[in-house]
Amino acid sequence: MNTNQAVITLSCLAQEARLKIFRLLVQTSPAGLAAGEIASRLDMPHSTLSFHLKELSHAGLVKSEQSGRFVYYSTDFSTMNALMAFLTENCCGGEQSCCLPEKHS
Amino acid sequence: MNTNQAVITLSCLAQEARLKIFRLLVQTSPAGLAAGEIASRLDMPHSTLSFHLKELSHAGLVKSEQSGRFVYYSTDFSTMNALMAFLTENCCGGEQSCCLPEKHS
DNA sequence: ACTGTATTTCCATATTTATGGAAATATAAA
DNA sequence: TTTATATTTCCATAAATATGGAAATACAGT
Repeated sequence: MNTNQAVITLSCLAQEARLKIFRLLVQTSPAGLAAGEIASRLDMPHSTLSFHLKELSHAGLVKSEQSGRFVYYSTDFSTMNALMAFLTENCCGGEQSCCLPEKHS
Repeated sequence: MNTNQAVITLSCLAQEARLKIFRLLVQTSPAGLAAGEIASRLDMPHSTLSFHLKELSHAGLVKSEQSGRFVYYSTDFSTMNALMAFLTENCCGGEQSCCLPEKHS
């Protein structure tokens, strides 16, 4: 992951429709959902959904697999994990303590 | 964190200049840097930097503290951590295994 | 008060991007 | 081949956002 890739990945998620699609796929992973199922769950026109799925695929955030007439989409976690690592890289000069989430008891 | 907040936070980071500023502050946290030091390290005009710092502050990604004529900026990790949690919320239906980064030996 | 340094605001221009209906394409079943 | 269902592409319109020089503001030291 480098700056340009990270900007592409973040831009892709920084959009209400795409963020909802991504989170829905995160929650239904690793199985994924067919495009039409995503459209009906999110009440989104097919053309709009298709546009956003293409963006998400291009950014490497989701992957697709055709099965008959259906195209199943699911999360590609490697990109998401690489992004998170990039954002906190060399946190606190490598000390890695100030940037960790606080533990909840 | 909700969808709208996440979109604001992600939009803020999805910009080359702001991403560089944020990462620089991550790496120099928790001390932070004065605005002018950020500008010179990233070779960025002051007006441009100021615009982006305002965006980052508004999104809660950085915090600032005035000290004499200097304004020190540093990362606000709570927002970053909330964003990461939101993105992987209910991952894999709560199973939380498919979405973790792979361990490196 | 005056000078020097630090930071922010103003502003006009240029660029990028989301939307959804209709048509096109792809696959499966009758 | 005909019909039905799934998904994608096309396209014109509308909206949001980054840039950086010049001026304004804020603060400290003399």
